[in-house]
Amino acid sequence: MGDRGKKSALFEQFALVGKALGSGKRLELIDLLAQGERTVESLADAADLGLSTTSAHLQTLKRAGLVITRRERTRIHYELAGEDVAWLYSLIRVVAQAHLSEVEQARRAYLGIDEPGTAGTVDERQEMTPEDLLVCAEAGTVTVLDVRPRHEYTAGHIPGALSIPVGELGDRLSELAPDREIVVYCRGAYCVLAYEAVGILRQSGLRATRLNAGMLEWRLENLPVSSGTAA
Amino acid sequence: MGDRGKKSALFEQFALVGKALGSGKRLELIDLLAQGERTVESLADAADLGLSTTSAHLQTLKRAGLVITRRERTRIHYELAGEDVAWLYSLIRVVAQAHLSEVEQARRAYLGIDEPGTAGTVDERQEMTPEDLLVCAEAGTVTVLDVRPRHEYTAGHIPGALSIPVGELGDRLSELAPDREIVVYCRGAYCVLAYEAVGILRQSGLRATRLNAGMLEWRLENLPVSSGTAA
DNA sequence: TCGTTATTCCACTAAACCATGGATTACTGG
DNA sequence: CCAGTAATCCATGGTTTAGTGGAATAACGA
Repeated sequence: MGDRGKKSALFEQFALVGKALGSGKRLELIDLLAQGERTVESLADAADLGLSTTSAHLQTLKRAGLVITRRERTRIHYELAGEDVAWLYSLIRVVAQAHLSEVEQARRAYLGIDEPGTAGTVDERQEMTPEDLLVCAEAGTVTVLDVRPRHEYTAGHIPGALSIPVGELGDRLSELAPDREIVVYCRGAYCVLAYEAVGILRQSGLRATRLNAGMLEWRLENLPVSSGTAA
Repeated sequence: MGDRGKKSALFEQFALVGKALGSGKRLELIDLLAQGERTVESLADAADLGLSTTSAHLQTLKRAGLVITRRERTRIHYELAGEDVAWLYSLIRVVAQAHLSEVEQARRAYLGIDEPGTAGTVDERQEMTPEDLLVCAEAGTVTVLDVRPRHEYTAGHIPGALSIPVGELGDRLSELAPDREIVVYCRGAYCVLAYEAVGILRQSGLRATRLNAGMLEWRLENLPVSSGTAA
């Protein structure tokens, strides 16, 4: 094997990581794992995939070194292999957004932005930044609301945030102080949950704003994170 | 199309970028493009690929938004779409290196590190960092040597560096002051050229060190870059 | 207008990949 | 040791991708 062959072998190794990132479904799995570890079945459910398919995708990610596993009783928990993987995932989205106009279209379509006649459409220019939030939280003038599924909240959330998964939000409006501004966040830049939640809250006459970042971005910025069920 | 379909559509867009990075040959092309723009034929030559194949790969990169094209007379010049693409490329290598042990093996095999009995094997612990170099260059105590092909040097190099492509190095040793330390650099962390050059120089009794970074890393650190033929 | 040159497009083959369902393995708890 | 559960492995069929050589374009220069 000459130089050429050795060079190809090296680059083929790098390509293994690229290949792992080259499937929408696998990226969805990474997106979920960025919120915290999960079992295979739970991932299959959340990503709307068959069990065998999910397992196969996870194997691919594992061979690429992007995830690691941990056994607990009968279940196997998958987890991102490190913060660098989250950075990589984040960067791929940034690059796609920057250079592919179709991404912006797909984003708007998915998040329900600018759909004519939809009450509760969100004006993105009015969103709050993490810096703003840290100031407000200091002053205690806002309620911070985490609308992700319970276990993702438990795995890590913004200190002081209240946990109400979107599905339960309609029934639990009474838990929110009606006079306070509510700042809602979810998984990340391309997650629907906060958009949905802001829609519901505004239709109920509450003042709600979306945080311009989700747990993914929050963590990557090294901002403070609490875990466990204590608010 | 429901939410699910829209979500898949969005992630499939992100995956387009991943797919583009999922081929060793395409990564080699990106590696070359990170040194500056090039024509299709020149890329085909350098990457040891057929012309049609190269063109097809470049189309894939273009559809993913990673490269842009510029026409000049009869040639088409390809170029990375932005610095974010170089970052993405760099990060994929960092992640692969961090989590896949096979990468280290392939790297050593390709760069010829630790091969028993090879004279001129490089000790990586003795390499110079960019910070070191900036200090030495200030003091004028070292010769900085760029061993990449001429046109890559022209497209951008470390200020004050001398250009001698590895192929010509054996014949041009006389141009180097024999009493000065020579610091050699090339494309980046996984490029052979500097390793080869250090070997040649040491065998000729000169004091040579490899710079612990190539043009790729140098640029990403926003360190100063000169272009054109003036040294 | 007519070659020339650089690149892309096309048709085709071989290989790799994705999803799926059923069989198999690995561990747990009685 | 046996039953039960969670995950992986395997065989399959349908789709996409990589490489190749030859035809088609597009811009230039006489």
